[in-house]
Amino acid sequence: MPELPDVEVVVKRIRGKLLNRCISSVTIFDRTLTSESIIRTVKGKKIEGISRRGKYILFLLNDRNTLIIHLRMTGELLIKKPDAELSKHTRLIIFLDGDRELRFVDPRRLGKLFFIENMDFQGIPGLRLMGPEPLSEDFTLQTFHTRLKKRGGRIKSILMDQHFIAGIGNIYGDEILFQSGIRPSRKAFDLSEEEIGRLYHTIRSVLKKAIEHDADLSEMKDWFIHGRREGLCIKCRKKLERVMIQGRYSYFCEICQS
DNA sequence: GGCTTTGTTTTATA
DNA sequence: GTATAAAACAAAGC
Repeated sequence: MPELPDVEVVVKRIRGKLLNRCISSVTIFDRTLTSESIIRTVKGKKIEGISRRGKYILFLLNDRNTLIIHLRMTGELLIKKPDAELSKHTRLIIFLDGDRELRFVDPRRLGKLFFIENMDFQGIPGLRLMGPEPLSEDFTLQTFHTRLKKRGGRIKSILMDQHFIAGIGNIYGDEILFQSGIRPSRKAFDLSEEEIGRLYHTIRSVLKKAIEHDADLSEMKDWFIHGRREGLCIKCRKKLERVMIQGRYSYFCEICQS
């Protein structure tokens, strides 16, 4: 579930609590996550920066090495006191100085942990070819337009393509297309100038607004995504349509999206 | 056992 | 190498 806004909110929430803290030790509950040698390397290092790239969370350490976490579907990062109750789905605990610990909880165990040396982000396939950050300044209407015109696939597919644009998944993809009035199955090269402009601005406004609301669905009741499962369109009350794109379901309104 | 959920990777095809 | 779609993968709930 965590897409760009959700991950951004996680990063903002934990940043102040982790910055400039030292890792005193690490306990692994899930051996598939990482290795003993990485744990040894990380031990004693200071967390000097926490940032986000797409849906990846990056912990920059003081030796220029970086720990990277991807939450995938059910991953969560929690900061707890050592005596706090331990969830049975806890996969990893990073103990910090100052009586706090960072817990990686992930019921379905789909989350990933990476470790890279000397800022070598090229080593991770998902990061190497990742597209522009939609909320950054170098994501301009001009470049968006040019790159979109080269693509022949369905627009929903392209929005979810991390190589084209970073951080959008199924839920925000649907929301962006709904608020843009564009159907998910539309071919990219068929979009008009006006539609591309609308789409560009909606990508930014939807993601920005979601972050402002802490990506909390209960805070966004006026949004389409909230009741979209086989539900009714919030604008025209017609039953929503469902179509399979890229192996997952897209929901849209026949009336409000063309 | 199949269907569903997710993001990413892999494979096949053009 | 690029673009695309489909399938596979991870794990778990129903």
